[in-house]
Amino acid sequence: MAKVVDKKEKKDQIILAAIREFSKKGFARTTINDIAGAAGIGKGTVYEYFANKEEIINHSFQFFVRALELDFEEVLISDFPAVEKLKHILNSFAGVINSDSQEYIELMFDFWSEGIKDKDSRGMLSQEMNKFYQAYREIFADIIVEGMGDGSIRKNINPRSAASMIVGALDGLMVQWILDKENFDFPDVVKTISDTMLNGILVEKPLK
Amino acid sequence: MAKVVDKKEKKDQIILAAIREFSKKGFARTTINDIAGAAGIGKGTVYEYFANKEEIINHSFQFFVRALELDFEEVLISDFPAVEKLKHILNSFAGVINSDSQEYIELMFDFWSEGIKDKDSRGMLSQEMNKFYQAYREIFADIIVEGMGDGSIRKNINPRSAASMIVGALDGLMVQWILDKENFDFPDVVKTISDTMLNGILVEKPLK
Amino acid sequence: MAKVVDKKEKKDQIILAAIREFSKKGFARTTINDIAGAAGIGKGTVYEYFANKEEIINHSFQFFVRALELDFEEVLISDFPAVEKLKHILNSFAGVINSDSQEYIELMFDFWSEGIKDKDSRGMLSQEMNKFYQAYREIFADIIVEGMGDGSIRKNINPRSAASMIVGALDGLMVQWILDKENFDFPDVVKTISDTMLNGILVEKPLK
Amino acid sequence: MAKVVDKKEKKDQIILAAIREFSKKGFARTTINDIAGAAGIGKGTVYEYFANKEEIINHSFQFFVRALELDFEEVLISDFPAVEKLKHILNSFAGVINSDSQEYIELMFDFWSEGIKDKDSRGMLSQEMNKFYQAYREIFADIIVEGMGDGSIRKNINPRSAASMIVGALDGLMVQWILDKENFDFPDVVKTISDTMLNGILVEKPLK
DNA sequence: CATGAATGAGAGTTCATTCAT
DNA sequence: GATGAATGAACTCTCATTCAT
Repeated sequence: MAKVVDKKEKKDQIILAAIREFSKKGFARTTINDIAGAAGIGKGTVYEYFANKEEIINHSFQFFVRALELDFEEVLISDFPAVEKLKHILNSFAGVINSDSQEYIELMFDFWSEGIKDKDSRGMLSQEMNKFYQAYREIFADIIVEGMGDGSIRKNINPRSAASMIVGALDGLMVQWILDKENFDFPDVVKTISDTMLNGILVEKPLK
Repeated sequence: MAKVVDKKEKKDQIILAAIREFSKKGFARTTINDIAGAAGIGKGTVYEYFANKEEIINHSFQFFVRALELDFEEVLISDFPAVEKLKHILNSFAGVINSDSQEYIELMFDFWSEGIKDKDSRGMLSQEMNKFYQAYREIFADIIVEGMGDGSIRKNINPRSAASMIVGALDGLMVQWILDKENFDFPDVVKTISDTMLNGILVEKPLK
Repeated sequence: MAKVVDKKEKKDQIILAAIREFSKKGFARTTINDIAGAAGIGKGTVYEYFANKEEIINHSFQFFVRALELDFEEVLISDFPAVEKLKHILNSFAGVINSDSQEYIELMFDFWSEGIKDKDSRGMLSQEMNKFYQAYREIFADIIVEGMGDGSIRKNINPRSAASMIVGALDGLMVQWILDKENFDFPDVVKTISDTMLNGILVEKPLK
Repeated sequence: MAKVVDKKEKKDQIILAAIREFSKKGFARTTINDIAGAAGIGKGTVYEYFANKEEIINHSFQFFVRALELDFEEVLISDFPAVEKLKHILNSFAGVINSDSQEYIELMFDFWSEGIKDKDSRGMLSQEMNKFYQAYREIFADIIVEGMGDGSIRKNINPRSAASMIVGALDGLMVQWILDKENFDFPDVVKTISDTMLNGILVEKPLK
C-alpha cells in the first residue's frame, strides 16, 4: 500500500515554509530550493503540490491573511457599541506589530508588488487581494454605519470612504514602521490615530 | 575629440526609461535589456552610466521622489494659515493620482520591498527612503506645530505622531487605490481624510 | 529516489573534459560551455559539481599532477642505488613526453600563469603548485643525499640546490619541447642532461 | 599643419605600457582600457597603432626579449675563453632576477601559453618565440663548440643538446623562482647549476 | 510518492572594437 | 590624429522546471 499522506497538510507546510523564506528575501530572491529546504523536503517534491512558483505565491497570500484576520472576529460578534469596536480593532492592530507575525509583514510589499503586476494577466493574486481589502473595508464600514445608527458617529461622512481611510492609514503606518523601526514610535502613533480619527468622526467633541 | 554627450542628461534619460519599465514589470522582472531598449540604446551603454542594476534602482528612487515633492514647495513657503496648508497639500496629493506620474506610483511597492531587503546589507536605498519619509513627516509635523501655535490645532496630540498618521494614511490610500482603481473613489476618500483628520485635530468642532 | 549518480566519478569526468579543453585553448579561452560540451553534459550541470570556473582550474591541477607523479613511486621505494634512481626518473620523465599525457602538458603554462596571478589574492592554486614543486624537489634532494651517503655523489654541493636545478632543467626542457616540437630532439637532450648532470655531480669521472 | 607624431615612438610607449599591465594581470585579464590608461592615452588611440589586442601581444614579445638579451652581447664578442664566457652568461642571468626587469618576467608564462595556442593558427608569436629560443640555444651551442675546440669541453656530447639543457635549466629555474620566491635560494641554485653543469661537461675533473 | 540530478533559457556584466566628432 | 561614447557578442552564473529512479 502506498504511503498515505495528507496532501492538504503537506501543502500547508510548504506554504508556511515559503512565507517564511519570502518574507526574508522577497519573492524574486527566494528559490524553490530555499522553500524546499525550509520545508524539509526535496526540491522536486514541491512540484508535486504546486504547478509552479507563481502558484505558491498566490496560495501564500491566503495563508498570510489568515494570520492577520483572526483577532477581529470575536470583537465583531461582540455586542460592544460601535465606537468600542473600532477602538478594539485599532488596538489589536497595534498588537500584530509586536507579535510573532511581525516578521511576515514585510512580505506585504511583495504581495502588493506582485498583485499589480499580474493584474493585467490572469490575476488570481490580484483578485484575492482585492477581495481581502474589500472585506477589510467592509468591516470598518459596517461598524461605522452601526455607529451612525446609534448616534455616536457623524452622519455626514461616507462610511466606505471613512473605512478606506482607516484601512489606508493602518497600511501606511505599517509601511513606515517597517522601513524605519528604530525611529518610529508605533504605539504612540496608533494611539494618535485612534484618538484623532475617532475625534474626527465622532459626534461629541472630546474633552480638551 | 570623441562624441560629445551630456552624460548627466543621458543618465537621466536612462533612469526615466528604467522607471518606466520598472513600474510596468517591477525590478526583478525588468532586465537591463528592457531598460536599454526603452532608452533606445544598447545594453552595454547602460553600463557606461551605471555600475550595475542596483545602482539604477537607487538612482531611480531619487528621481521618483523628486517628481512627487515639487508641488509642496510653494504651499510651504506661502503665508497661508497652517490649516489651509494642510488642506492644500492633501489636495495636491490627490492631484498626483490624476497626473502623468500616476503610472510610476506602482513602482513605490518595489522601492518598499527592495528597501527592506537591502536594509540588512549596506542599504543606500534604505537610507534614502528613510530620509525621504522623515522629511515628508517633518513637513507635516512643522505645519501641525505651526497650527498649535496659532491656536487652530489641538495641543494634546503629538505632532510627530500625527504627521506619521497623515503620511501613513496617504501612503495607504495610494496602495488601495493602486490595487483596486475601479472600485476606489479616490477623490471622495481624500475629501473624507481631509475632513475627518482635520476635524480630529482641530480645536473647533465643525458645523454639522 | 532521485537519479543515482556517482558524484565523485562524474566530477572527475568533468575535470578530465576540462583539462582536455584547457590544454587546447588555455583557461581564458575555454568557456564553461566548452567544458560541458566536452563532458557531454549541459552547461548547468557543471555548476552542480563546481562552484565556479576557478574551482575547476584548481581541481584540474591536482588531477594533472596525479598523472605525472605515478611513475616515480616504484622507483623511489626500490633498493636501486641512488644514481640508478636518478637515471630511472630522468628516463621516465622522457617517457611522459611520448605518452598520452603529452597533450596535457601544454596546460602547464596556464597553471603557471594562473598560479602567479592568484598568488596575491587567496591562492589555493598557488599553494597547491608550491606544494607540488617542493615535493618534487624533495624527491631529488633525498636521492642526492642518499647518493652522498653511499659515496657516489659529491658532497660539496647543496642537495636542495641541485634538486632545484634538476627540476628546473626538466621543466625548462618541457617548455622548449612544447614550443618547438619539430626542431627539438627530446630524447637526445634528456640523454645529455642525464649524462651531463650526473657527471657534474658524480664523484667518479666517467670514461671518455 | 597636422600634429607631427613619431609613430614609432608612440607605438613603443604603448607596448611598454602593455607589458607593464600584462605582467601584472596576464594577457586575458588586461583590457585595452588598462593599456591605454597606463600609456596615458585614449582607448581609441591604441587602435591607431595596433589593429587589435593580439597584435599588441605579438609586438610585446620582441620588446620583452630585447630587455633580457642585452647583457650577453659584450661577453660574446669578448675574447674570454669559452668556459669563462659560459660562466659570465650564467651569472648575468642571475642578475636579471635582481634587476628591474624582474617584474616583467612573470609575463613569460603568458607568452608561452599564448605562443602555443596560436601555433595552430597563423602564429607570428609562435615563430618569434622559436626564433628567440633558437638564437638563445645557438649562443650556448657556439660557445660549447668553441670550448670543444680549445679542449676545455668534452667532445662526446651534442652541443645543441647541451645548449638546450642549459637554456632549459635556466628557464625552469625562473619558473620555480617566480612561483616560490620566498623559499627559493636563487643565487645558490645558479651557483650550483654553473658549477655542476660545467663539471659535467668539462674535461678536467674539479678538485674535490 | 519523493527526490535531486540534469538542464537550458535567460540574466547581469565585460570588453574588444567601431566611429562620429 | 585622438578620443571616448556606443555597442553587441560572448561569458559566467542562476534557477525554475523536468524526469529517471
